[in-house]
Amino acid sequence: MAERRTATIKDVAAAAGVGIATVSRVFSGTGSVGAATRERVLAAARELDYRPSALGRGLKTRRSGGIGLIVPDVTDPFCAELVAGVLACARTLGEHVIVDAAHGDPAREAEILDRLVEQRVDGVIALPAGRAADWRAAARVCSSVVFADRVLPGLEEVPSVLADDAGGVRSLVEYLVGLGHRRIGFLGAAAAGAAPGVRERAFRDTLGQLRVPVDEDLVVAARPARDAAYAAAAGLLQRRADVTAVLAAGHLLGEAAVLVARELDLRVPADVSIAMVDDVAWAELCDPPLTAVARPARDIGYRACELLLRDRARRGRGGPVVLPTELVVRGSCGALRAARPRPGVR
Amino acid sequence: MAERRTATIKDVAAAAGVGIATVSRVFSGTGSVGAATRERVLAAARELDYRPSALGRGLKTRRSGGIGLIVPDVTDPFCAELVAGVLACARTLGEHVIVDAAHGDPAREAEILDRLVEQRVDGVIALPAGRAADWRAAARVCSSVVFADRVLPGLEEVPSVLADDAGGVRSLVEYLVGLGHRRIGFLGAAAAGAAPGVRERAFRDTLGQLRVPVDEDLVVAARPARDAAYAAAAGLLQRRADVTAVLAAGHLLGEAAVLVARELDLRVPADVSIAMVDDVAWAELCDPPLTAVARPARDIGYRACELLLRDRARRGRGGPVVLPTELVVRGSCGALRAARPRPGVR
DNA sequence: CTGAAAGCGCTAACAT
DNA sequence: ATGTTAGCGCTTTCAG
Repeated sequence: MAERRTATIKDVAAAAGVGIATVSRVFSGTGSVGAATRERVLAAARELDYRPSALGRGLKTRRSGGIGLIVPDVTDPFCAELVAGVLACARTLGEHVIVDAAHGDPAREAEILDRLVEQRVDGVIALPAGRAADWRAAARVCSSVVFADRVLPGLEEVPSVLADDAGGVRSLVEYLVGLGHRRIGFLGAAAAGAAPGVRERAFRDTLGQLRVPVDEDLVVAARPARDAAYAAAAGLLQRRADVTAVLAAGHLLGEAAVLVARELDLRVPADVSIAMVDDVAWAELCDPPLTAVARPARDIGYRACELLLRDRARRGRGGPVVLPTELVVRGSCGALRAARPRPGVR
Repeated sequence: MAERRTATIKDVAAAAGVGIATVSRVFSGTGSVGAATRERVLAAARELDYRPSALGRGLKTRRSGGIGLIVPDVTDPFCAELVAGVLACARTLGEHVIVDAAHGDPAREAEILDRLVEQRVDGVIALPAGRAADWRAAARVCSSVVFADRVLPGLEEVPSVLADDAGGVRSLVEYLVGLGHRRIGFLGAAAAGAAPGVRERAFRDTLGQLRVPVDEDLVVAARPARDAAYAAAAGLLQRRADVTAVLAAGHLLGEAAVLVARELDLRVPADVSIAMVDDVAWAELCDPPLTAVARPARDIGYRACELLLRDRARRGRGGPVVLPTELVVRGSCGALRAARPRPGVR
């Protein structure tokens, strides 16, 4: 069991008494080899613990056989689900996935992208956070890019797979208004450069269509971080004791709303109704279970990967692929019957 | 802006009027080059959008510059956190990470591992699910392996980073018993091949030390899946109306316990106390917030990566690295005062 | 400090 | 069906 360096195609060829091309044929499936020879090669390979090197092959074929995936944060439930979708698809297509998190930092995103280019990935999927310029530059060098979940303004030419966020928010607003709510607080995300305000816009638009006036004081935006979300929710709920419902445009915001409501001793949904975008696991666990709009994170990832690897041709034509959302009604929203002042009745 | 193939080191050399070795030196930081020449090279490179190819370099250096990470499921909050830790560390060490999910399937795990070897990763980190044999074989070919969060029986020689699960469970049991509980249900994970029963053993042991008899009927095991967990929890709680507390040995089990308790109209903690291992995000969101043992998932990932890449030397000596857990007391466990029958009082 | 040349492990013509 | 050969893009002696 000597410490010898890993066997190469040459070693196998020698051991099997054939040319290296034959070994290559056996392992790459190309061309044809006699059954007997193949067996001999396979045996020799097994004996030597031979593994074809993707580096050698990649150098020749100019493809690494892997793709890159850039998300803001792998611990975010939505992102994680999306990653799972990409992994699932990549697997069926025989590619591996280099994953990295940019944490909303454009510089970091650019670095990661750079690295992926160096690795000669066959393509990259991203939930972009950053500068359009970086992506435009990358698009020139890199094989191909697909955006998932969000797009960058000014980069409409990059193919993308999105959830129907506007539709989701609309259904939420309609539901809430249908329940009788008029003073609905909106907790949105401060433009992290991305998808700036499609949800907020949908909120305003739907309210308008329903002839419910928009109270500017009730729509607030927070950076996508726990503390910021909490601060925003607390600010809203404390400042305006008259809001009867809160629409959180993301699970972090929803979490904040739930926490703040509890802190303020507001009963849900008796005192305030809460609904959010993103049907994450805990929505069903909290009490009462939270009404939410489910966005197909996994499918988004899967489709994005498919688009990147399989439908190269069809790609990018006809605008972004938009996947439907689904309203999941649970117990966190109540009908507004009479006007009741907030003073805690316990 | 013609569609020309990506520039190589040769193109840059030509454009800069130098030898390719010089270009290499500039980009790999090796050797020394005159300031003027360096500038010329850099300029030419910029002009040509040159990116060194990791494939070419890797072939030469026999290192891909990346590591592999195999987890059971990227959407699991614990795994996700661990992945984040690995990414963080890998980043500081300048390596990228190929991530894949084995979903507890040994065959799939073996495939992934195989692929990673082909990619010539500089090492792999895994939450192993599979056959010790596969890993033993891999260890022979692959540069190096570090196990995280769990180990494989019979593979003690593989370095590993673990959480002090036994200690965590012990503190949970002590806490519960201290509260007066005697009939404590234990929801454990059925050996998925991995870490078989350290938690269950800790449960029994601690109970023993505390002179509380272990009721075999109260310790149940479930496969690590939502439905199985739910079934196990439901079975336990329905079969034994006299359990006063449930100790869930994982967040999936904890989730199941919460759901079942609600379904059965059991008040927490009045009718039954619930505590679990893994302090995931929703623990704080459910009502009442769940008491849990926090395991340092992110640190485990970070340390594992460090061990793999940095401490190659020191590695594997002195057994696994064990990181402490922390009991986070919230509101889901109550003191047992008097014996009260379960019949729902509402 | 810099260039020329020899591969790293593999694939793909091109021969045979 | 199988062997020979020429690189893929890069690092690395070895000279100069």
